[in-house]
Amino acid sequence: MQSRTPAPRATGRPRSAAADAAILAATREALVELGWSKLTLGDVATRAGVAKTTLYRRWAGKNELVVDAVAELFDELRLPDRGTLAADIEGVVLQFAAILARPEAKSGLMAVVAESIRDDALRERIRESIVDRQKRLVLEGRARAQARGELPPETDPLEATRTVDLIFDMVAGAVVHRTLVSAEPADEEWVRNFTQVLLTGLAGTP
Amino acid sequence: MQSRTPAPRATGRPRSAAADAAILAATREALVELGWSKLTLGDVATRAGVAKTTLYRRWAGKNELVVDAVAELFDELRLPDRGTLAADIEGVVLQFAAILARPEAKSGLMAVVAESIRDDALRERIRESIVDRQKRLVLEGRARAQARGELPPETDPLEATRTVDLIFDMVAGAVVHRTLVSAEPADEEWVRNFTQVLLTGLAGTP
DNA sequence: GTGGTTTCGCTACGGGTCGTAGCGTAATGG
DNA sequence: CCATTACGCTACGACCCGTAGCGAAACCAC
Repeated sequence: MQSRTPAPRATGRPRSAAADAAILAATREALVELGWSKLTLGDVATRAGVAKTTLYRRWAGKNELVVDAVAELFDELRLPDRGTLAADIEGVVLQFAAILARPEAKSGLMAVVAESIRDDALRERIRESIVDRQKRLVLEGRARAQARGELPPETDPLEATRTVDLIFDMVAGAVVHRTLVSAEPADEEWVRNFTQVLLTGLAGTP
Repeated sequence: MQSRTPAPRATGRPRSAAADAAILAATREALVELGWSKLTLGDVATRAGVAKTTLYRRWAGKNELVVDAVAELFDELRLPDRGTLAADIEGVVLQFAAILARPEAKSGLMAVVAESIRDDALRERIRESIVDRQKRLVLEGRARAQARGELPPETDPLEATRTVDLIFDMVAGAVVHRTLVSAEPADEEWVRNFTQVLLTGLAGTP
């Protein structure tokens, strides 16, 4: 999760792993207290008990630092096996919503995504450390549902990945929009309604 | 669309309406060339041909200015009547995607939404000038579909608004996620697939 | 006209953050 | 012991922020 793994030299003083953890924790703390725009690298360094120069030796800037700090939050996502596709979806969406409800996730995620629009390297970093890592949940849930007979088996493998991408955009997009734009909680009731529309469609049986 | 309508005095020199338009246009221009993070109010003022102080007399800061500059982009959204609910959805989603594909919308929208997380007044401004103004499209499309018999008529009015909010989060969220996070175009093929899932569900008849 | 009021352009300023350079010191391996 | 790298600290120029102060311009009421 470090900023760069610059071919760790066999010689010289090694980088402090504790400093890395302290910096990332301090970054999340600062995100909670100050938010993205008022977060300064000097402040993070002070909170972490390291020098500002140490911070710059490991991360290129604010963007990369916050991506790493936020990415750790999403690693706890799991796909519980609850027996049905609907229950599986509801479970993982509720977890996702719970993470997004945390202020450090809110403040950081949208900001770095916004920055990534004009920074290809940053977008790739976000994709590697956050997005693609969670797309596995969609793949796994889909495979389970197909094994249960709840979803038709995939015919064209290319169309399968396209469908997975579509579902991911729909799920993640809806939860993010609900939480960050509409600014209302994605609670159990909302997730239940969302899951039903996702599975049976707008005209689905109520 | 001005920053504030401070009870326009009957006396004194009136504010230049041309300056407002020039400032908002310059803001969009700067968003395209520089992006959100490198956009400075001094630069916008220079581009618009006004003094920096004039800009500060009308907008409280970068956030409010960009909200107004971006909001104008979404006013051209229309809901065409194409005969079926699916066609109506595809039409309006394609328009929304086209606006979001413009660099000034990309760069600005996500950034101000991110800022709004810790700024209630800013979030309310976004809601008034962007979100709620487009939610009418969902209402209108839903009413049309019910008149056609494509959707069941709403029973509980409270549940009706809840459904509208859910649909709006799903549609807007999916398109935004596709465009800004996945960074891939929401083209006709994607919109077709999205609309089908939205209408008939994941297990829907192909 | 004349006077009162508000906006405008311009300049200047203190304050804060950025990102880097330089230096001496600490920690590792050969 | 020595080479190498990381670390803490200080200092620095550069940039942007947001505001204050000024004289000039534009409008209205009289």
